[in-house]
Amino acid sequence: MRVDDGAETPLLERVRQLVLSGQFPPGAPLSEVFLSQEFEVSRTPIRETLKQLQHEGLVEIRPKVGTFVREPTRREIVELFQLKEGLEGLAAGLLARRGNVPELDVLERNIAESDQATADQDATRYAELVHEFHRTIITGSDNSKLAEHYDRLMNQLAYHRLVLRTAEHPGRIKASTSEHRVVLEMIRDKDHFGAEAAMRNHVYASAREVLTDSRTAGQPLNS
Amino acid sequence: MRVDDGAETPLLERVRQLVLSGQFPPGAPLSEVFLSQEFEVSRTPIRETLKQLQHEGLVEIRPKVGTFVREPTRREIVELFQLKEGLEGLAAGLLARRGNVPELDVLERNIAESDQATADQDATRYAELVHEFHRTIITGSDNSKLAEHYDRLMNQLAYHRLVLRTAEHPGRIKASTSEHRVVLEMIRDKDHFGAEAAMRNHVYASAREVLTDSRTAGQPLNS
DNA sequence: CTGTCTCTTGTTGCATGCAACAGACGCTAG
DNA sequence: CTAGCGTCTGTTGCATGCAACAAGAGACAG
Repeated sequence: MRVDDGAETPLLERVRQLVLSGQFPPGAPLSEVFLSQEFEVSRTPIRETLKQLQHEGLVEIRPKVGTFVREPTRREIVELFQLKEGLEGLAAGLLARRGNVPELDVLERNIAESDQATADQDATRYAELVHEFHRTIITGSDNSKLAEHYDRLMNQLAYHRLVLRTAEHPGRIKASTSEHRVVLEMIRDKDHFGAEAAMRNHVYASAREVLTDSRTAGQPLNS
Repeated sequence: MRVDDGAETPLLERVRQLVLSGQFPPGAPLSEVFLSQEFEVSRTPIRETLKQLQHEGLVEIRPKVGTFVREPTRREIVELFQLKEGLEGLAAGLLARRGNVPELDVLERNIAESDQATADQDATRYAELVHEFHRTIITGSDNSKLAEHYDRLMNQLAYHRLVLRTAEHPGRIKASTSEHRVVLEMIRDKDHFGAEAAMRNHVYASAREVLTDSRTAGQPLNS
C-alpha cells in the first residue's frame, strides 16, 4: 500500500506531478475549472484530488477563495527533516532486528552501484540510488504504517527537488556513501541501536547539507 | 493546525465519531445515501469525508462497491505502536533540547493530578490525563509536522478505545505514572538521549500492556 | 444436487446546475 | 488625495441527475 488507496488514482498522481513540477510558482492559484479543463474531467474529481493534495501539504485551500500552490516554509522543511531522521532511524533499527532479509542484498548492490555512479560522475543516477537506498530501508523495516507516513512525508518535502542540488557536492557524495556503508554494516550485525544511530546521523548530515546549501543558494524557500 | 485543514469541518468530525463509536461492527457498509440522510447533507460532502476517513485508515473504500468500517488488524496495531514509540520518543528528545518551556510545568501538574486521580480511583480521569501527558510531549516538541503525523496516527489507533481497557490494571497505573515522572526528569535535565529512551521505554511498556491484555480479552481485533 | 448464466438491484463515479461568498474594482463624498 | 461604500466578477460548496458497474438472487440445464 502506497500513499493513498490500493490502486493510486492516476488523476491524483498527475495533478501532484503538475504542482511538484514547479511550473506554477508558490502562491499561484489552481482553480478547479482550469484543472478540470486541463485534465478533461469534471470539477468533482478535481475537488477530491485537491483535498488530498492539501492533506499532503502541497497546496493550500482557502475556503470559499481557492486553492493555491504551497511551498513549505523553511521552518517546515526543518521540521520535516527532523521527522525524516526519526522515521528512517526507526526503520533502520527495525530492519536490523529482522536478521537476514533480501533487502540487505538490495542495499549491498545499491552501495556498489553508487560507487559506480560516483566513478562515472553520474549525478542523476546517484540521486536515484540515494533515494532507493532510503526507500529500501523503509520497506525493509516491514512496517506498512511507517511506510505510509514516510511516503507522505517525502511528498511534502518534494525531496527530489531538494536533493538534486546537493548531489553536486562531490565531497558530500563520498561521505554519504560511506555513511550508507556504515548503516548497512550495523544492520548486518543486528546492532539495532547502532543502526538507528548511524541512520539518524546520516539523515542529519544530509539535511544539514541541503539546508545550508539552499540557504546560500537563495532558493525560493520563503521565510 | 490539527489533522486536516485549519478549521476542522464539523461533518468530518461527526462522521469520524460515528465510525469510532463502534456502533457499526467492522465490515459494516456505510452507504453514501444513508450517511447523507443521517447527517442531512448531500452525497457530495459525505463522499469527501469518506475519502478522508479512508486516508486515516478508519474505513475501507472498495471502488464501485462501497465503503466499509475497517478495524485495524492486530498486525497494524503493532505497527502503529512501533510508530508511536518512535514519534513520541522523538518528541521527548526534541522537547528536552528546548530547555525551560511552559510545557514542562504542564507536565508537572499533569503528574500531580494523575497521582490524585489514582488516589481517587478515578480511572476515566486518569485515562484523560495520560492522553494529555502524551499530547503535551508532542506539542512541546514544537514541531507541527510531527504533531500532524501524530494526530493521524492516534486516529488510526482509535487510541482511547484501547487505553480504557488497560486503565483498569492498578499495577500498570502506578508504573505508568512513575515512568512519566522519569521522562519529565530527563527532560528537565536536558538529557535528550535519556528523555527519548525513557519515553520509548514507556510507550513500549504501555503498548505491551494493551496488546497482551486485548489478546487475552479476545477483543474483536481480527487476524 | 450443483454449477452456470442472466437479470435485477443497489451502489458508486462523475457531470452539471445553482446559490453563496470573498475579494477587487471603481465610484463617490469629504 | 484619501477613505469608505456598493457593485460585480470569479470562485467555491453543495445538491442532484444519470450512467456504469459489482454482487447477489433466481432460474435453468446438466
